[in-house]
Amino acid sequence: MICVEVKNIISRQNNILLSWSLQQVIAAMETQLSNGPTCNNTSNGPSTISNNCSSPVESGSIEDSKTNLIVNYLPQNMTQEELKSLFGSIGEIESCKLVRDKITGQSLGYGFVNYVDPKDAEKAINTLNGLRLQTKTIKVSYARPSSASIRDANLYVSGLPKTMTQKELEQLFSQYGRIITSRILVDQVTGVSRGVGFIRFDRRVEAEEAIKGLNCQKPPGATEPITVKFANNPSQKTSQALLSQLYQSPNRRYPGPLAQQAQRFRLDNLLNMAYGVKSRFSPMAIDGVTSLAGINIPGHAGTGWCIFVYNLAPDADESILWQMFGPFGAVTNVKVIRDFNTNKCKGFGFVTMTNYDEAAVAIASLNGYRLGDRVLQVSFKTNKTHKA
DNA sequence: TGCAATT
Repeated sequence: MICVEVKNIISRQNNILLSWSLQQVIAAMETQLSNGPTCNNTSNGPSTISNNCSSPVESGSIEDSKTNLIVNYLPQNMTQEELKSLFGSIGEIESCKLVRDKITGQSLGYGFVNYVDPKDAEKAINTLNGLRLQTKTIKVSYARPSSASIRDANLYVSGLPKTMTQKELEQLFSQYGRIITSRILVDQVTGVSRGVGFIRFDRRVEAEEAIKGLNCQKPPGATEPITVKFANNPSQKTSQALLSQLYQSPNRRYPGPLAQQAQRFRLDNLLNMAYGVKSRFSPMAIDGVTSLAGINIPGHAGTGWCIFVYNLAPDADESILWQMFGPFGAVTNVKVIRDFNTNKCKGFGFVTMTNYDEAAVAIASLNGYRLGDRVLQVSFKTNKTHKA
């Protein structure tokens, strides 16, 4: 009964939350339609980890691999199984590998997905490139064949004029070779350039030539010379840095935008009112309160929090669930329930999220969301065993 | 108003 109260309270909050949820989803769609990824670590992230903005291996558009994809800018805590689950929603996967640090086992934030069918690889690029997952916008592109000549071709550039754009940076470096990716880091709060950027060339020799030609040189119109050197390779971090990274609790959540934090507190208060406990978003805090023994915790399945999504269209697929819920936090599984014979969606599906607070925000934000011509109903999964 | 399980 208390569960129902929570549900109702959250539903009432929905009017307030809706505009924000629309922003989230629209943002997801926009990034999907536009260019590549952005460096989107939040300012709260540990600085050692925020370095991996520049670290992922990039890929070119060479057409020699039609099935093998490289996926960059994955959330730090995403596992290989989650990667496989996400990309498996497109088609049959031949192999899937999340690249991890050899010593610490920490994800390096990128991986490879090899499909059986080239058509699925193409579809994955079209539907998953630019997908927002937590604080990241993933990049999906064809993987270049692995070879020594494309390794260590990433340059770190500092001392750039604050007014220099990414396009101008590329213009400056393009005379030395084919640029795979470029980026200028910006202040997380003001959006102003930090005067630091990265250029990844197709081949190492091109990067070497760029260093010779541009290090300690003044770009046209600049008053100060720039520094151009090879970027740090994440797998070559000192053991000290690796250890300190391990001590930053690996499962730490990175708080999202301010709006999201505001929602967290609001929801936390709702939970306090309903349960009479201070949860601090922790499922354990709820489970651990003996006075609440016997109360069903909605949606809690041990491995995460199961969310029921109702009123999906017959042609709904897993990718839409990833797109909708991914921006709210760690999603470990999505499932569209289909009729065995027709293979059409039966109108509902499930999403499993690791953390209670993120699941609660996702529910509060997406319940009542209009998808196409349908209004979704989103809640924690209950234990219903038969139709009413 | 609808809560899976050919994993």
